[in-house]
Amino acid sequence: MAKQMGICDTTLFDHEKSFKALSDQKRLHILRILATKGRTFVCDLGELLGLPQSKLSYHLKILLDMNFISVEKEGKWNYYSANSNEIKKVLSSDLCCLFYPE
Amino acid sequence: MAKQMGICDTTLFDHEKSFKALSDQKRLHILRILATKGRTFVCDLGELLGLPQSKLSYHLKILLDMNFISVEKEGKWNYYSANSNEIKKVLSSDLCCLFYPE
DNA sequence: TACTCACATCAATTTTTTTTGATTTGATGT
DNA sequence: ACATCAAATCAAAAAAAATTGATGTGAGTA
Repeated sequence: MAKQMGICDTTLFDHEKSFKALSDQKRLHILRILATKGRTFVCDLGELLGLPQSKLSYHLKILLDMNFISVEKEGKWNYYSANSNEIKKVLSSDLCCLFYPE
Repeated sequence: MAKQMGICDTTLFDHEKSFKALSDQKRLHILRILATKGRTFVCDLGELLGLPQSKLSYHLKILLDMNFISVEKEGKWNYYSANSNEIKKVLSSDLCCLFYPE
């Protein structure tokens, strides 16, 4: 059931998805931690945020799908980092302070 | 039932709201039309978008609340325009092409 | 093999957002 | 006052997203 859309609307749909990924405090917080601390072990992330495992997984997946973050798997551990390039494509430089407070 | 939040989280909450306002194709389309055409009469907007009155009203309110657009009332007609300053505060310059295609 | 640990995924529920159609408000004209 | 049009608002329904707790998977380890 593809919605009717022209060329422009296709890109609007993509942007809708980007903004949706960003429209949640927990996910913004995740991005900020990753941008600030760099490569981070998932469990550390969970503790910092006070999120249970399955909830964290859910939100990480949303950010992953939009390519705002990436994973590296080492053995049974996962390390996440922010894709600052992708983030910068979307956000104004002013909003960078959101991810690099101080 | 205020959620527990520190100073930083308050601003994250504000940004969550901004991004939420932007995370919808129809609203992005509204912004694009307003940014491209300038001050626009609501009914014209409705026709361009193919949105019924009450749905349009709903989405305009969300953009208004976040200050991405503003209204001027003249008699019984309403004219809307984009607040490009507010938009630029949030979006990267790359994303401006989203609102000024061509 | 069997037992953990780290993590993803799933299904059921709850919460939030959006849509719909009807009603209300407010300005204008008769 | 009454009718009309522009537009906001409301309440109910539908749709989408988030939460929860349980289960599954896959890598290490005993």
